[in-house]
Amino acid sequence: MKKEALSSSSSGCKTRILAIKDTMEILAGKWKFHIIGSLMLFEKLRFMELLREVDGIGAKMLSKELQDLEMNHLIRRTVLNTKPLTVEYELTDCGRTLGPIIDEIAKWGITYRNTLYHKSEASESVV
Amino acid sequence: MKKEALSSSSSGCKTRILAIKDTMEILAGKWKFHIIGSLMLFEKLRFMELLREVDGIGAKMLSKELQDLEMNHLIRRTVLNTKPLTVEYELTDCGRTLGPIIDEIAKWGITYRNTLYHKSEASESVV
DNA sequence: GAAAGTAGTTTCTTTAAGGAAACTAATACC
DNA sequence: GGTATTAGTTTCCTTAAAGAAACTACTTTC
Repeated sequence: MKKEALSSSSSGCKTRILAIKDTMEILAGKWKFHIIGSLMLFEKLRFMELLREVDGIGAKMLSKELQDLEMNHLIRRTVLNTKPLTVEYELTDCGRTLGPIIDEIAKWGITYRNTLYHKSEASESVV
Repeated sequence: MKKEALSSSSSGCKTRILAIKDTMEILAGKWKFHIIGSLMLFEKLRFMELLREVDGIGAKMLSKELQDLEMNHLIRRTVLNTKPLTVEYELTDCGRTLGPIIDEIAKWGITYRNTLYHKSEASESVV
């Protein structure tokens, strides 16, 4: 028998831990937040626009990340029959529900920076 | 180097993007959320307790992640002079400010799962 | 003295993530 | 025909993340 003594695994917070794992898997990687953030700001962006907007990303990565996000129903890909052929990406309703998460994360990041700053724990480097 | 045409980089949302990057760098990796979540639940945990609580983590990883979190002032490490020598880990005040983020992430994960469930896929949609 | 528990560290190996550059394919412009 | 733009894909390569197992060091219990 395992020791049940302390483990939270048996109780209802297993759901919570799973939910956190789910979310973070969906949003994993270096670029997802940036892509989603850009789409929140601009509503609709084409592939090349995203490539320019998401600073530093390469075509391969962008393509892969967009596919991931689309698979998870967070963004919608629309091919327009313009002549040079363009593709539009935008958030779905589901994707837009990420707003509060991203807001909290941005808020925390800003507060955290200020906290470090005012504390003058100069040794730290958050870049 | 930068193209200003569309880029949001020049405006105030650069701060926002940086803040998101900061936060995600601090919380990067497979285990940080789980460790912090456990410490939110149990207040104080020793190394061996965390090793058992955070399902699947190894000693090396745990040690590294705890060091990262301590460096960023999110947790506090206290050596107790008990005889077999124990070490206690707990969230700092700063660490505790992550509560809302984790709550949002957990909430979203749960809602997302339910959404997928109830939709039963008509795939593309008019939502 | 051997075993077991504390808190880790070290070494070695595998796997995943990410990036640069070249390439396809369609269309348009000159 | 040559060049450019759109939206990617493919190939090759490097680095970072993660894990398993063994090991250190100290103390207590048997």
